[in-house]
Amino acid sequence: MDSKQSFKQSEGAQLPAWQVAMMDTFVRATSLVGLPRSIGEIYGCLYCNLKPLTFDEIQDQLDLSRGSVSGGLKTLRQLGAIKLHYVPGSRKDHYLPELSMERLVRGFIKDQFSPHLESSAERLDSIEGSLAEEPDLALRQHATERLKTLRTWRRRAEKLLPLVLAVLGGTKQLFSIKDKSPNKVI
Amino acid sequence: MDSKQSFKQSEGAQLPAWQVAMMDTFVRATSLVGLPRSIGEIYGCLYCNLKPLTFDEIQDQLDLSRGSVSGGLKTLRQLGAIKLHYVPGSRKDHYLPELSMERLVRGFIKDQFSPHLESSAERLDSIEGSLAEEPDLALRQHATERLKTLRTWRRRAEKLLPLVLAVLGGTKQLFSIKDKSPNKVI
DNA sequence: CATTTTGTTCAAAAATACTTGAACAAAATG
DNA sequence: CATTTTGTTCAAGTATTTTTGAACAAAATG
Repeated sequence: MDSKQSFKQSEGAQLPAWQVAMMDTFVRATSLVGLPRSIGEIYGCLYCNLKPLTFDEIQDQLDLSRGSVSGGLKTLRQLGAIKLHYVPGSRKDHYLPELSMERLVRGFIKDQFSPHLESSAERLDSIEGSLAEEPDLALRQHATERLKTLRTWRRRAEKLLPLVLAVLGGTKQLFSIKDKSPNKVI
Repeated sequence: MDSKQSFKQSEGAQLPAWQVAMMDTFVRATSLVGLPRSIGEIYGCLYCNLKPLTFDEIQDQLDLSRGSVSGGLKTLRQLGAIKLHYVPGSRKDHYLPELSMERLVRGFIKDQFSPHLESSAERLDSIEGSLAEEPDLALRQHATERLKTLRTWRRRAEKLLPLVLAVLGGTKQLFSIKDKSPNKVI
């Protein structure tokens, strides 16, 4: 599924080895979560540089088309993974990487995960409706049971999100496990 | 085996609406995590049926090639998402879906996630090496800082896994937040 | 053994996803 | 205004992933 040659060094930019390797890290991460490599390259590029970069500087360092850079920056803005940085005296947009892991993950979840979770609740309800038309009683009961399980899974996934954000946010908190809580279970 | 030649097998089983919708749920889930739709279809098919299914029954219900069914079952076994179920008197393999969310997620993480996490540790170390060759002092210091951040992120992701499993496992436990722990932070 | 059953493998085809680049729009510049 | 700068859009091209199906292997059957 993944890991081909990660970053193709073209004749143009001649990036230092450490930057290539660091960008490779991001390319792997982005493909792991289903985003195109160009996105990882662009974010990685910003991550490695000391100063905010412009559209052109990014296109120059990586060897991407204008279209890919434009689309990539758009997606990264959408995800909240990069920030516009105003530079006096320049018309160009300058970009900085978002460095808070919590915000990065929050943006990703909000954009790529939560919508699915929400729509799935509706779809499960709709399944309940069509279930009534199943003539075979045993099968209908079985399916009802399975539907219940699906709802439990969905609820657990929902519960998970704030926890993930807390851990990845690196808050000054730790989680501890409370044993045998008498409360309603997740 | 009863073969109705007059019946084109590709026209296939008219599945009830609820089963189609339920399988759709799994297809969405699998593509969300980067697995092909055939995998979601196969698992979903097993999930909906009352009894364990054979290779042929799966191929018949879904409209997949033998190759896809074979490959899909292989991957699902590999992930621990399905179980072989012995049926006396039958030569065929019979499959049941794994119904524990914890085991499903554990299999996925172990197979698709942990390997990346482990290899990334090595790659970060290797970056540290090539970093020494950066002549620009300010840039080298900056990169060193960023590398440190990457290591923190990696460590957090690692910490996350057991937590995820605990929540998705539906253990009879709840997590509580301990404020301002004096301990070393994640 | 020859044959049938059961399932796998893998090269090629089909389907998807990604990237490119030229045409376009909008705003600043002179 | 006409021109340049800056960036976006989208149809077409390229690359990657998934599916197919025919050839193959292994084990049971008769």
